[in-house]
Amino acid sequence: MYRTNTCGELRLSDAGQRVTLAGWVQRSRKFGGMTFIDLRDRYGITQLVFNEERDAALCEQANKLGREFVIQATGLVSERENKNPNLPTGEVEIIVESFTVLNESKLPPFTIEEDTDGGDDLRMKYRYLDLRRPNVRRNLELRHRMTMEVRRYLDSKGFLEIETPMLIGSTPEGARDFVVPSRMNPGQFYALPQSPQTLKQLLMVAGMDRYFQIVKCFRDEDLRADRQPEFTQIDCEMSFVQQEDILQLFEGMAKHLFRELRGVELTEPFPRMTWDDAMRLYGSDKPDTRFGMPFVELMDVLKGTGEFGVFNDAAYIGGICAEGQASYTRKQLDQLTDFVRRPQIGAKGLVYARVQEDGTLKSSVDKFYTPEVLAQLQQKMGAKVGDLVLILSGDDAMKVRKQLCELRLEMGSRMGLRDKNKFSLLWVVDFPMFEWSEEEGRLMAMHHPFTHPKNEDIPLLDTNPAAVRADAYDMVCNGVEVGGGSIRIHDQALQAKMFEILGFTPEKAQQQFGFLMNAFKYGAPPHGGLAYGLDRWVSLFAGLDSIRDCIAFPKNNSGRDVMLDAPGALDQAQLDELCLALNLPQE
RNA sequence: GGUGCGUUAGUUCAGCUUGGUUAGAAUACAUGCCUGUCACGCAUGGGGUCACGGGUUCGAGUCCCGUACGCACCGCCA
Repeated sequence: MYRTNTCGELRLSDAGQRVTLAGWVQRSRKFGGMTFIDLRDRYGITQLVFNEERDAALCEQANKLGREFVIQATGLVSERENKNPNLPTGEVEIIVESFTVLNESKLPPFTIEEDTDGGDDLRMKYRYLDLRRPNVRRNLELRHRMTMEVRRYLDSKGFLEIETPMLIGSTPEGARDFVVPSRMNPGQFYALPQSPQTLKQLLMVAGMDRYFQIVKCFRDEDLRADRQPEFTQIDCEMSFVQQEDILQLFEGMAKHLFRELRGVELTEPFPRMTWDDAMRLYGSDKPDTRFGMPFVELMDVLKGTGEFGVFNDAAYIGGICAEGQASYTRKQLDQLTDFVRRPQIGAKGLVYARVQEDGTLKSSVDKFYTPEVLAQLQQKMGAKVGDLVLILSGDDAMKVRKQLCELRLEMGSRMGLRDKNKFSLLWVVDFPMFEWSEEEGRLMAMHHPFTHPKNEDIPLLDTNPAAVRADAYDMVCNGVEVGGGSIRIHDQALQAKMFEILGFTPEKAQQQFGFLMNAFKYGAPPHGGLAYGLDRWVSLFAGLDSIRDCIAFPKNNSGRDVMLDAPGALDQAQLDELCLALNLPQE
């Protein structure tokens, strides 16, 4: 037996017991004739103590132990002379009688402590050491508890967890696929699923009724702090449901997770905001609603009512009102102007107006407008004494809204309104069915091609497809899309029409999605579903900016696993067996 | 595909603006002292291809160009 107890469980009530612990040497402190060792395992840290006066030979051996040596130590649990209130085990220590080195360790490349001195790159290369650190370990524990609670909740609602294949066929719509060559079918390739979308729909045709799966999905696109090439979804689908049924059930799941894992009671129904309102008021389909500061459209007040050419030529003018920020200095306002003019935001300039103590507006465009117009502006913005109004304008309403969205988030951050411990959830509903792709020169499905149009918009499919809205919805928390889904098409004819609008010939639609349309001929039930992004949920609950630290072995910015040094080249023999020849670009 | 920032001791960073003797700090490590430490303390010591390649210059860690790698973002991500 290697141990009688873990390093996290001994308390004062255990004093007097003889125990054996096993773990890693986190740190040793030599103090005169005494040596203290912090022994660490998954469960915590327990202090071992050696005393020269009691056993000089043992103490000398203990002084040879280095960081991260794995040892097994036997001794008596004793009350400490000086207790450490920072440790759960801080009231006791082990007076060691004997110990064994189970394995030595090289000096680790970074210190394995809560506050490590290691940078991200190094930590990822030695991720197995990084995972020994309690803060990273806690993220994986949280992830475990979350998947357990998801299973508990969905099981209680009658869902079946069903696995779907990882080796499937490539689909043209959406993200790039990762492909896998087939040795037994030379020249042919599987693709890894971007999501089990069509498979779960087939499970509905199969009568499985309520399905879920905690499943890896793969997308061969560029990475971000919140995007990995392989990521995990909580994928769900239900039959005989309408949109509202799904929203309620998964709102329930969100509340369950918040209650069980964060101790937060979300009692109110989540607000439902149409996509149109979200764009109009916040310039985003995932608004951060922890704070207000909605957009106010100012065309009727400022366009053509003064001599300011920029506004007179603009198709869209929008403002936000930052409460109590009229004290912003010229320098701070210049910083904000620089912020919105950064290339990735792309605004031309920023107009600002302060509400002074006497209640009048002092703005950067005063000379162009009469006091009456400025008073109207103040009234329309609802600006009070001490408030700061920030205004952007431009030709393309959607572009200006996105710029204004960045500005609003920046102001929210500056004003401390984006508290990581505050959670604001909502549903964004009624997404457009299609969006225009400049690159492809055609309409593309905004969600995916299996999304059901809103019934009242179906006639528009023939006359004005760009105006069609979908039964599609996203759950948004603190400006992060944490889940999304839709009611699906279950009618073969409607699905065929959808492919037609998306530019598929009937032959191509049959070739790529024939399996689905054929299945729909055999009594497909009405169905719909949703998928939650597990990685984003965990990082949201853990207060992380990046999803990497809630994934055991994540990829870096270039999609590489620096620990495994993957991806890598194949042997010629492997290529030959797969009938593959490389055609690498020159240089 | 693009933009920005970065690369100096095992590690995290300073030094670069204004080129000039032997490149520093903290931490980690080693040795010694210290009998209640727990971010122990004190002293001493070892530790550097200043990412790589080219250029400017009498002289480059420092200025310029390129490459590689890392991070963040835009595009992309149904």
